[in-house]
Amino acid sequence: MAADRNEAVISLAKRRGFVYPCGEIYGGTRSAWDYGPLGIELKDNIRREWWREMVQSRDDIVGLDSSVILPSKVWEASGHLDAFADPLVECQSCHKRFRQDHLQEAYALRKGIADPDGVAMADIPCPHCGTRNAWTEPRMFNGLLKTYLGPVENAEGLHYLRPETAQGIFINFVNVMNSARKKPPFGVAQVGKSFRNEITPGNFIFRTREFEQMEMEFFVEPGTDEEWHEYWLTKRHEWYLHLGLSKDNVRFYEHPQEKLSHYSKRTVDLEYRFNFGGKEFDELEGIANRTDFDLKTHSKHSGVDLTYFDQDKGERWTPYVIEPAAGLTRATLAFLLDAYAEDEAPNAKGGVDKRTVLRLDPRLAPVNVAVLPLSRNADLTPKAKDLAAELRIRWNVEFDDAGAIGRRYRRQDEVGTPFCVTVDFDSLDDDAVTVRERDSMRQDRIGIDSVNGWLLERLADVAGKSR
RNA sequence: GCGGGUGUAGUUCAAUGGCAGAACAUCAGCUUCCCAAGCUGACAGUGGGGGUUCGAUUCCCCUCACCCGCUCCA
Repeated sequence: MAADRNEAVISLAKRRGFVYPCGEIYGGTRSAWDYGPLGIELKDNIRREWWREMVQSRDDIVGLDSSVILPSKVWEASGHLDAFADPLVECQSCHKRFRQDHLQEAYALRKGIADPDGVAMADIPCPHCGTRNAWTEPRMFNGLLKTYLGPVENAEGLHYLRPETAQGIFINFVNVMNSARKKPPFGVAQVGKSFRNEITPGNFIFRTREFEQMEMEFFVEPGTDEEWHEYWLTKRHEWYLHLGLSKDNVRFYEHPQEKLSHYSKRTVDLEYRFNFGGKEFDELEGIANRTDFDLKTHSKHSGVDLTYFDQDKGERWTPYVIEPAAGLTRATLAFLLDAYAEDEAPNAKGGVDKRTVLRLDPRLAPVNVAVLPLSRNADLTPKAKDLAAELRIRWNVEFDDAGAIGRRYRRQDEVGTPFCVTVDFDSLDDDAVTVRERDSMRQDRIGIDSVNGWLLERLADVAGKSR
């Protein structure tokens, strides 16, 4: 059932212009997807809601847009050049893959050997099938995407595309703190593309090599970090629920201590019930306590002081960082999946039809309102077009006069348009129109001049209810 | 990257070693049309390359992509 839902949504995504396979006319590119006219609207709405929540509605967080390509030294300092480059070996008998250093460490530990690096691979049996001497030569898998700046492809030109947006924030820590006149606790937020050479991309837009992140680094005084971590866990959880993800489909996942990233003291994920394959939940957002790792390492590598001078205490300290790191593209998928529903709705013949509907929060819906003349007509069409033009000043409007009115309602339901306005023959005389709501299918008759105000009220209702 | 599966109009599915069909969707037209109505018409496909064959969408090889498993972690 869940797999059916996923397939239905992927099919809908392409059919209605949310997401297309990248480079389709040339056979496609592995795990790369393009966002169509409705997809970009949805994604952008999610981005805007995040930015509003994290930046514009607060006085302790500011925004930043740093470069995708940063000096290579940044990635040396951050540890990504080491952490993202793993030597992998494969057992030629059972075709399982392992990290060479993990195998050596485990073996050294069992045998009481002091130096894991000295362990010969030939001595280690495959943990999966027990075969010895079936290892391939180790190959380096570097998770960073390379590119060369300048006309010559040489070592000096070698640069990396960022695997996370966070580092752009850390290296601008002092710039932002001084120019925005902020002091801890304060945060810096950034939305943008990141790139990882994933070994196993896939699951539609869930894991792609090029993806979009919404990250915020919140700088706090050491000792208050655990409290702030809890604060952001709650905050971020609520955000998803307020924007419509159903409570049952979102959960927390605490990372076991031994599996934490190289920079993290504690990480808790927000997971969504994506239902890929046999796995129910997958990561939506990671909320990490990065400690003072990043500022300290950049300070050490650059030689620049990245501490904060605390006037009250008369001392310098390096802030701890709480990082809610969300995947924008993942959120887009989660909201799509969660909104998808198949209803039963009455049809014109007195029977019941299946209705496909995206119950997207009106703030996220790609189209705010559809304007529909009851039929194509020399009088109705211009009147409806005028109304559409007027509403476009504030709203994202779709005008549709093709086909029967019921069909057009269903078309809008399928892409999550929350409101439809129908201009009919009576409108020509009384200047009133029918407004129709997606979820309730309720219809009301209101004056054509009050449509804009009516929409504002409905949106305010939604925003109010979710707070 | 490795193993398994899949690949036919926009979508969901048929069929065949000998002219590739349907439904839905889309577009145009008719219809004073309020929840996928009807009628008429149109657009549109065997992922790409090579081989076997008189002839390949069908059989074989390669490649590309998707799905499912392995290390990932937004």
